[in-house]
Amino acid sequence: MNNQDLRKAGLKVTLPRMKILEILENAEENHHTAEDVYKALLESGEEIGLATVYRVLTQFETAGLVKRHHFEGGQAVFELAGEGHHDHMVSVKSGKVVEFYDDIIEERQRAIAKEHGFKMTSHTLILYGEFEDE
Amino acid sequence: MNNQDLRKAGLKVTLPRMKILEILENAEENHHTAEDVYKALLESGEEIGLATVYRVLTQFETAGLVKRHHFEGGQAVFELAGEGHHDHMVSVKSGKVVEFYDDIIEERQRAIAKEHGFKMTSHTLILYGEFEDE
DNA sequence: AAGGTATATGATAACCGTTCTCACTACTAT
DNA sequence: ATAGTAGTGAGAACGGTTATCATATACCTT
Ligand SMILES: [Mn+2]
Ligand SMILES: [Mn+2]
Ligand SMILES: [Zn+2]
Ligand SMILES: [Zn+2]
Repeated sequence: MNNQDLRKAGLKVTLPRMKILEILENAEENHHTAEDVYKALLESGEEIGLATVYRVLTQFETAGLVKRHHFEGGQAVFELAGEGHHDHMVSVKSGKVVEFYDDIIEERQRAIAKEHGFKMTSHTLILYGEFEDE
Repeated sequence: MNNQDLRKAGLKVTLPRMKILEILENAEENHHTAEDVYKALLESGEEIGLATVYRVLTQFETAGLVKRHHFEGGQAVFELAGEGHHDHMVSVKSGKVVEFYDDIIEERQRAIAKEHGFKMTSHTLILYGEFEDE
């Protein structure tokens, strides 16, 4: 993920955009709220406004660089898009997120959509609960 | 669904609560935003405040009479809980909602949770797209 | 490299769905 | 009837997100 990706998306290569990409790439956790990103920017000494964070994340989403999810609890979370699709398991206790992918589920979803004459363009599957070791 | 259910839930049988239940039961569509319910009340001549609608729907949810879902697009939707679990297919074009249930998916979810040492307490599965006949 | 123009940014206001507050009303129990 | 308890409605407040607009920056042209 680099400046070329930004230009390809029709976005000028600006400091806020580079820094936000950098944070998304270098964080150990994949899923971030806009405020997480904003705070990380402040901590790294960058004076970037929250409005810019939201704006840039939305632009990244439109460009397909980032995905936005709505887990329980109000704030949207963003993650780098990567290549493959996955779904999520979210701890209601700690907020911890684990990703998974299951071919059988994906296939059943397609079959069910077809049975209903439904052209599925996207889906969300989120499991809520808690991890045994927490 | 009747007054007994309300009393059992520790809720007094009041006019707003009865009317809201009535609307949820008699509507042809299952899934309603709070504003839908509010407007339906106004149309039926009842002067019930939007705050009361939200309050009562939340109480019904706590009592297990109603389920709340967050489909794309901001507003939460509410439906009578009924007996069985189901998931949803939502048209991004018309808003139309179709319910489905798939044992294989449900079973896979449980298996995946177990594999990850995850005690799943709930889940949401929503397919987005459009119906071929719309 | 410098200048010009389109685009991006940051502070702040606005927005929107939802919840909270509080004065008032309506049951309930004595 | 009276006092206590729970419910209601209007509107304020809230929290996350988006819009506005004056200023700053990237980048294309020369
Ligand atoms: Mn999936
Ligand atoms: Mn399900
Ligand atoms: Zn993810
Ligand atoms: Zn449903």
